[in-house]
Amino acid sequence: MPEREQSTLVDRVTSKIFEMLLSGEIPLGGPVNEAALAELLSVSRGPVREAVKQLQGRGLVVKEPYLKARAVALTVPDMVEIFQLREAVEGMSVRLATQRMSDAELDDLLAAFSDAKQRGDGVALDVHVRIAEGSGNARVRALLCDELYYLLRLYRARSGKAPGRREDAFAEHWQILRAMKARDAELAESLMRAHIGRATQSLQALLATEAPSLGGTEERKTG
Amino acid sequence: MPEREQSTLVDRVTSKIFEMLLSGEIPLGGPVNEAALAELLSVSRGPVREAVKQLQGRGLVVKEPYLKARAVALTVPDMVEIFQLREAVEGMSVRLATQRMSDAELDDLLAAFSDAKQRGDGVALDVHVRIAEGSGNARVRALLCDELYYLLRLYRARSGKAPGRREDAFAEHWQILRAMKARDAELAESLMRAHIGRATQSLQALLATEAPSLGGTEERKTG
DNA sequence: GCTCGAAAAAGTGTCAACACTTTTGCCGGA
DNA sequence: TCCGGCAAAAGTGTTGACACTTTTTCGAGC
Repeated sequence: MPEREQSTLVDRVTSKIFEMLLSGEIPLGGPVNEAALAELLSVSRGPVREAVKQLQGRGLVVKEPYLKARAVALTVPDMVEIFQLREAVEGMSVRLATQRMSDAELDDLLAAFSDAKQRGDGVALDVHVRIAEGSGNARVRALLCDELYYLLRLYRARSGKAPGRREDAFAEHWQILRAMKARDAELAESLMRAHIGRATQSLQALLATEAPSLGGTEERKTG
Repeated sequence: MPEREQSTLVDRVTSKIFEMLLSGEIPLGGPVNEAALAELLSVSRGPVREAVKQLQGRGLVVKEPYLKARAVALTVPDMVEIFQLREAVEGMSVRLATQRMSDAELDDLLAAFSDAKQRGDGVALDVHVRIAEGSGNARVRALLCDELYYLLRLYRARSGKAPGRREDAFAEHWQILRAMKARDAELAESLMRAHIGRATQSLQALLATEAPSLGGTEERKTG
């Protein structure tokens, strides 16, 4: 055990399993075996059990009593549900942030966004994170940052990025930030909901054209 | 433990601890001692540990590594945060339900509401639950029913009910249901948000008049 | 050859003991 | 009397073994 960044074993195990989900080492929809993970990570089954339970709480793992736990399938319909929820919550997030962030905080956010834009950096999620933090509502922030964004990252890591609306997203973010700067909470909320609503629609379009299930979800024997 | 055997011990322990929170046996903001609970419930510490972790996931318990776990404080500002989140999510919930529930389901809901209204029954939450179920969005339903409503029940059980707006709430629910029946999703969402927004405002009014902390949150030795 | 059922295997659920961390309380020194 | 540090106590974190449930496998009967 070289480093002790996170204080407790469970946290490290949780992070490790999440990385395994991101990387595909555990396939989407595939089984999550406590004993195997315990041996792989050289820990007992207890911490693994708690880590899995925690991931279950975050919606990354589903399980029923005595049945094998499985990684979330993350089908396109799942993502549509997540985006509908995001639309509502992020709308409220930006509304509150518009009312509660100080001018200094807003300027800082604007500046960071401009920099990132010029570097061509992929900061989409970071803008959303900072708005959530600026909302002053810990539950909204936790829901977005600690739950939904994990699922988003997982989906993006697995499905070859979102539909490539990279430049559109920049423009939309810029509009939202301007509305915040103008202290127009209604407008900021509308813009945010439209922003996410568009992503939802492209997901639903995908759903119409593509096969219903997303790659790599087969059950796979390890032996 | 008179009734039901839920399949696994952890579930029973979780329910039991939740009841203890509702009843006040564990005071709000008070310590949640694994060993003591284990002995009280005649189980080992393992299941208690997992149950606490689950409640932590639901936001009913907060804990940091190696520090005593504590029941959520549920101050008025906490409830304001929860209501702001509810405003957003229930708005989306009723919007989706208006689009997706069948005529038969809507009629059934209307009828059940009329009956309950005549019985003078306190069915406020039930209406919200059925709308969430009708939204067809499992994540929205889970967030509202499995997380936020638990906190609401806990708050109501502890703070001498919500401000007595019983009749107002009936009228507002009726309006919402009518909008749903008319398939006016925009209107239904607006009404729902206003409905919850009013509750938020009375909470904030409470916050202005009352002492900042809510009764019974003292640390208390059990000996 | 196919089906049904029992035994074995795999995997999850539970337990009691041990290790580590934090807190509490006591004692000596200034 | 007050402060700092050491030691005991309390409480959480971790472990390996055992119990229960589900799934798979294999063989008998049809």
